[in-house]
Amino acid sequence: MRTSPRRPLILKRRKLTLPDGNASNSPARDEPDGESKGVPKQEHSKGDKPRDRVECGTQKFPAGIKIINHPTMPNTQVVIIPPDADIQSIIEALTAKGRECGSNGPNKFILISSGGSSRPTGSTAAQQTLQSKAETSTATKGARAADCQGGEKNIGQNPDKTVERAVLWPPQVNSMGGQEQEGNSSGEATSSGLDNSLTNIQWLGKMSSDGLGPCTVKQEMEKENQTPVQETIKIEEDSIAATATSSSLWQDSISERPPYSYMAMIQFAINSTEKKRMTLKDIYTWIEDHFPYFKYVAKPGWKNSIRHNLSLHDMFVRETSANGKISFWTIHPDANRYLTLDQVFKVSGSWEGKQVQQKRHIPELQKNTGGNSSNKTEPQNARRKMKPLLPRVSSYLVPIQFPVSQPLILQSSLKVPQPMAQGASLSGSEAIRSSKRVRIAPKVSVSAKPSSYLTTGPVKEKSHCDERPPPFAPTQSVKENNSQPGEAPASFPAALCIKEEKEDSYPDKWLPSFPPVSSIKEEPVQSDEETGLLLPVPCVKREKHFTVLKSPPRGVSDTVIIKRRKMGRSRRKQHLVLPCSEEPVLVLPESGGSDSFRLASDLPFLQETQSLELSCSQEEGGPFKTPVKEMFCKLPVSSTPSKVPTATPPMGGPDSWRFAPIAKESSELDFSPVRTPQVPFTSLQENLDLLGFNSTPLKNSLFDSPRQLLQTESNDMVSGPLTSSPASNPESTKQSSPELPASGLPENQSLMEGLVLDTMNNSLSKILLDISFSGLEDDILGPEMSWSQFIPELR
DNA sequence: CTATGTAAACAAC
DNA sequence: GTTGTTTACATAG
Repeated sequence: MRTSPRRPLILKRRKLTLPDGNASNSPARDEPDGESKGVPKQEHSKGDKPRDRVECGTQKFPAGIKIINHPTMPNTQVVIIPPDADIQSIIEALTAKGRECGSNGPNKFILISSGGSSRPTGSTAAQQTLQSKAETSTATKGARAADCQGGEKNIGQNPDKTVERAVLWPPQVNSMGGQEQEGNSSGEATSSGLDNSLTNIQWLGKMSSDGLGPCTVKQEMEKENQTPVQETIKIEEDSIAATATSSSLWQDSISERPPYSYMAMIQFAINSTEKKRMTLKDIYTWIEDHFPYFKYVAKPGWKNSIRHNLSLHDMFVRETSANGKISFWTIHPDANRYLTLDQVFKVSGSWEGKQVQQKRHIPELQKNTGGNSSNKTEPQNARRKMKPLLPRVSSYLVPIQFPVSQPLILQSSLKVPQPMAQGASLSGSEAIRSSKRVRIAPKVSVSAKPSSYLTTGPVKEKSHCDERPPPFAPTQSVKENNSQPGEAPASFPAALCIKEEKEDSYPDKWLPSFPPVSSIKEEPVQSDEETGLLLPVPCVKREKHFTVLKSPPRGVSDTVIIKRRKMGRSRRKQHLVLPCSEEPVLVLPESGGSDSFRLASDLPFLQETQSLELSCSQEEGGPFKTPVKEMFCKLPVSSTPSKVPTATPPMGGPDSWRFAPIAKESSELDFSPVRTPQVPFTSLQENLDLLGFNSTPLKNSLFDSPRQLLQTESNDMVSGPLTSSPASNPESTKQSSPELPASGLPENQSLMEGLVLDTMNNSLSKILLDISFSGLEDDILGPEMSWSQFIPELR
């Protein structure tokens, strides 16, 4: 009900989840009863009818067998059988029962072994559906299923038919492959035939393990509403047996909502392409292919959510092809951590999460999935294949130093100086984030990922520093408007804009989220050292402040970037980025002059204070939600004009990160899982030593306020590391140094120090302990992960 | 309060 | 119908 002008009509949309549990009963669910008026959901009605038959169910079967009505599927019952039961006899009994009940009764049964976990292991777990009706061969059905929606959700269509499809479990799961398919092929790949019914499976699994909780039902129901499911799934044992493992994975993947936020998945998708850009449709396809849940189980509304996320988060930048006909979504280089599914997914099929993830997801999952927390319980540990990107536990987050040879460094946040690896990622933001926390980075080789992009110049700036590449990512040039690589580079450092404290002034925070982000990341395996890098940035704030602008991506020549601006309160707004004529101005060209801006921004340190505001001030300045935003802001600035012309200014928003959030966030970290640590920066070499872990959580604890942390860290950074980096860049150094003072950090410094110590003492010790306990490790990293993966030395 | 998810209204195509 | 943007609301933490 809200009166917003815009949407007057809608009274309530909420869907309520119906609690009810029993399948049998509540068919209804119509949501809102309350106001139902508006929403008619169609079909439910049917729900009632069938449900009754329940009665037919349960009785008369061999001992140990439980029969319950399928929560969402009419005429279908779930038969839970003991492992040792004689399936054959049970089938016969069911068949007979079906006949008895006649048309009204259940005509499909899903058999599940009570013994097993949800995953079918071998024959025992087999699930079968029987139909009283004549069934077509499963194979046929399978084919049919495939046909059905061309790959899309099957949903709706045949409602009542009790069509069955046989699903082969392990469909080929393309998803696992990790490759992206671009193309819209939509269909084939996944067409394997799963349907919604998958959902069913899910709950079945739960039931089996849990004992039939009604709970799951809800979910089902909801979905059901939308899409009537009719099919039952049949699994064939054989196939199951053969591919038990994969099947189980597959199953999970389908039935369970991936522990990643839409934002993360979008990033996975986009980063899976070479160009790091994708059309909306391709994003949908990629997600469906890699996360079958969305293809078969999720409501259609997930696509709306994807679009919503793309528009909402500044990190996603829309570029238009030259002709203007095609829109590609890209990730703002500064914000892009280059996270890919591979990083979180284990080859075997298991997911690795090296990273950490956001906690949120988890919750999400829960909800979505079933809403039942109960569900979670069971499977989680054991089975999950997907890992969340970030561990929740704070302790873990804390950076640790490993035995590794390297020393640890505190990072400051700033990305600034740090150059991130050039190559890689850019991620200024990350850097930033990371900066906040101390990290110890392992040094890893820098290999950095190759960012292909980079190309240009931004990096250059770095030239000074060789190593340090530009903090931000030059990597992608994609967007940049400016072209000048050369110069840009110089400026680019500038890129960073900082927002400065002003932020305070600024109302919004930009990215609050970001900051957090920064923190941790660990990297995944690969490359990233970046995290390690850290720059010693001076102050934390700065970090926040400055946003990095990333070099403007220029990217494709043709493409136009569109940016959004945020408006006041909306979560975010966008504006297109124009070529930015306006703003851009400053940025590049001037790098020198602009320095003030940029540099300032870049180097937040000193300058920030001063300059910042300017730039940012933004008018609107709306706060961005996403980290990206910051970037954006900067972008314009630094790089090119493109986007942000004016917008840049707005950047002010940036603040958000800076402060508080940090602390808080830090714990969480970046939410965006995405952020990978990419850090490949070579620049780091110096830093190499460090590891990249960040920790977020601890910090928090350590510091009262995030800010303190930041400051402190930054200070540290400054003092310490900085030097190194600075070396390369005079400017940076300068900045840094000044900054310290400026920032008023003195305190901070002390804080920093304190921090450090704490970290060392407390955090490290904790961490070490954790490591020692494998169990924890699993929790954190996941079964398949090992700290050693991250840290070779541990081995 | 924040981040996320979801649903929807709307505007352009 | 698709794509994008923006509101509004819900919910977990």
